[in-house]
Amino acid sequence: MRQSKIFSKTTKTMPADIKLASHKFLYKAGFIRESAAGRYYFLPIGIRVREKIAKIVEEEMNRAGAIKIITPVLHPLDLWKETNRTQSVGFELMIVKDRNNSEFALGGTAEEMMVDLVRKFSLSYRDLPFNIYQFSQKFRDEMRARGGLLRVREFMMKDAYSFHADEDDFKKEYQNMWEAYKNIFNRLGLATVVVEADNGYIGGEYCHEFVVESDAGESRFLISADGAYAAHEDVAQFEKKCMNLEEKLTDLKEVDAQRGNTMEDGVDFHQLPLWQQIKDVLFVNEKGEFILAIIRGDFDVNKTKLKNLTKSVDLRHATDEEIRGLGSEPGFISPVGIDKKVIVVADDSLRTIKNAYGGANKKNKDLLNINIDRDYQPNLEGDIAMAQDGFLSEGGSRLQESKGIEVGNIFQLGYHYSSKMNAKFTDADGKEKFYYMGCYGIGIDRTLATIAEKYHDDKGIIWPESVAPFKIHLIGIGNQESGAWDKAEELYKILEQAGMEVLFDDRRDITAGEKFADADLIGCPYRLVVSEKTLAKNSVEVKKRNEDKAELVEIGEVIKYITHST
RNA sequence: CGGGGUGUGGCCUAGCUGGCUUAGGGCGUCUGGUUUGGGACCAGAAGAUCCUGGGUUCAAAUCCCAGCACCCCGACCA
Repeated sequence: MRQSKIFSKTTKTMPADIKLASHKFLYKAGFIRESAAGRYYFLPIGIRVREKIAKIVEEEMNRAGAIKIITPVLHPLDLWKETNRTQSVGFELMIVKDRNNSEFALGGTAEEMMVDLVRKFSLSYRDLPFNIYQFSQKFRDEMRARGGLLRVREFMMKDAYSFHADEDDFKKEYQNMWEAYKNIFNRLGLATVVVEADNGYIGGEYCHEFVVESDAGESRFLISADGAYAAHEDVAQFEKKCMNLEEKLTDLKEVDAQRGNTMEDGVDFHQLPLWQQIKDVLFVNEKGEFILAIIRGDFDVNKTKLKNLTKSVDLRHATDEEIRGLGSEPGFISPVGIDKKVIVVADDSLRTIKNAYGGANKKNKDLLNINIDRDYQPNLEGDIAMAQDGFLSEGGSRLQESKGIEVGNIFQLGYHYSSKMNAKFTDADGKEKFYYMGCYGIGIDRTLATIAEKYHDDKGIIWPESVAPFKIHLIGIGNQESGAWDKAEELYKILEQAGMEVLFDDRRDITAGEKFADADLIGCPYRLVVSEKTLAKNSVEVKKRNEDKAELVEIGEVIKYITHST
């Protein structure tokens, strides 16, 4: 392709609010332009990269046995009502009406559509399993778009949905997709960490995220030093050591406590360890019920775990007024003697301590020697603790906190959708059963940005060859008399005929420096320069984008040289 | 949605204690010329509802109100 004919151009300046390297270079090099917040145009070189990524994903999905289809962008809203997701999805559904006033959701994920499609057929166990997938533009009215292509409101996603007769069969596919994803990201040049994560609004019981470590990412996860365990902070588990279980239970005692409202104030006042204090956090769920989360003082409450344990859709912190309304006091909340309508949820860490201390539901009064079962009885008990950097994993290895970009994930859905949508197949025993399902997504645009985030220097992007917009950036410099133009034209034709993807900078009124700067910015793997200098030796300068050295290669040998060095 | 901030040619911005603005500069664009190994130079030109609407005033880019858009921080995700 001729650079003089390409629509879009590089720029030296950029909007002041661009922060991330990927965003900056994708903008400056002319891969993308923003339309409205979180909605992007893909320009000629941008769409080339996106299509290459999509092609790799498609090849690997096909190789894994999945089958490509396409669903409409507009999803009948009734389907979303069947699964009760018109309210509960994490992103705002965008709804449009047609001329008959029928409502449709702009597709943000396609579980309902796929299940609806499948239930239109009378399938039996003989037809199972299968995995159907699509590439489509997804619409999510995110509360806040950010980071260029990292978090947008409209994006290309590959989403796959598998249907099985039972859980065992599903597990094979889950593993199969896991492997396929590993292959995909390897081919894209991305090293991924597979972390356990929360299913969120998608539903189901477990899932794994494929995360590329990066400071630009929004996913916080913990990984054990031995690499055996990796989990998103929402679900990460860790070892809660027993602290003082050998102690004898002593009598509950109320004491005056002229202290501030923080945990540290409690430690300072009583001169007791932080871990022996009980941390009390009062939440309100979507039904207006009060949920008191209690946990060992040296741990924090994990809202996601709490949500899952209490089966809440939404949790918010209670206000000071609400706390007082329950007859308690901010900073002095206690499970002991709390209003009966409060659901008390205890972290299992409270089983690792005895004779704990904490508030007494009265201002400046504390309780000493609080013991579970004896002094208070939680309504629910389980793991609601947030793992932190430095904690030990269950295997005894130290956990490290890390940040990354979630480029894909795989979900167990189980019967979540099939049961709600009454989607059944006929099993070998002649009985109708619900499909057991899984789903698997990859954000193509986010993956593109992630590659740019990982592969760049201070001059521009350094695309891995598998996704580069062009393999070769051919540059002609010099004046007409030098003969460089003619030679560059000639070489361009030769390379194209050899089937190479070439971006030919044929612009004649641009200085050499600008062409080099553009080549670095766009980031094709090979840069070829034809100039008076190289012509004197009947050769071409070849430089790899990821190396500093340039070599002179005889013109006749160029194709061989590039093919061999790949 | 809560908190904070910003809106001036395509981009970066000056002006913002009201009048000196016919809104200034740099980048980019166009024309002519000189240049061609790291965003070159000279000369000229075009390009602006100063976010929108209302108000205050003799006078508003500038002050006030409302709306909209965008950005940053939080809750959400591919």
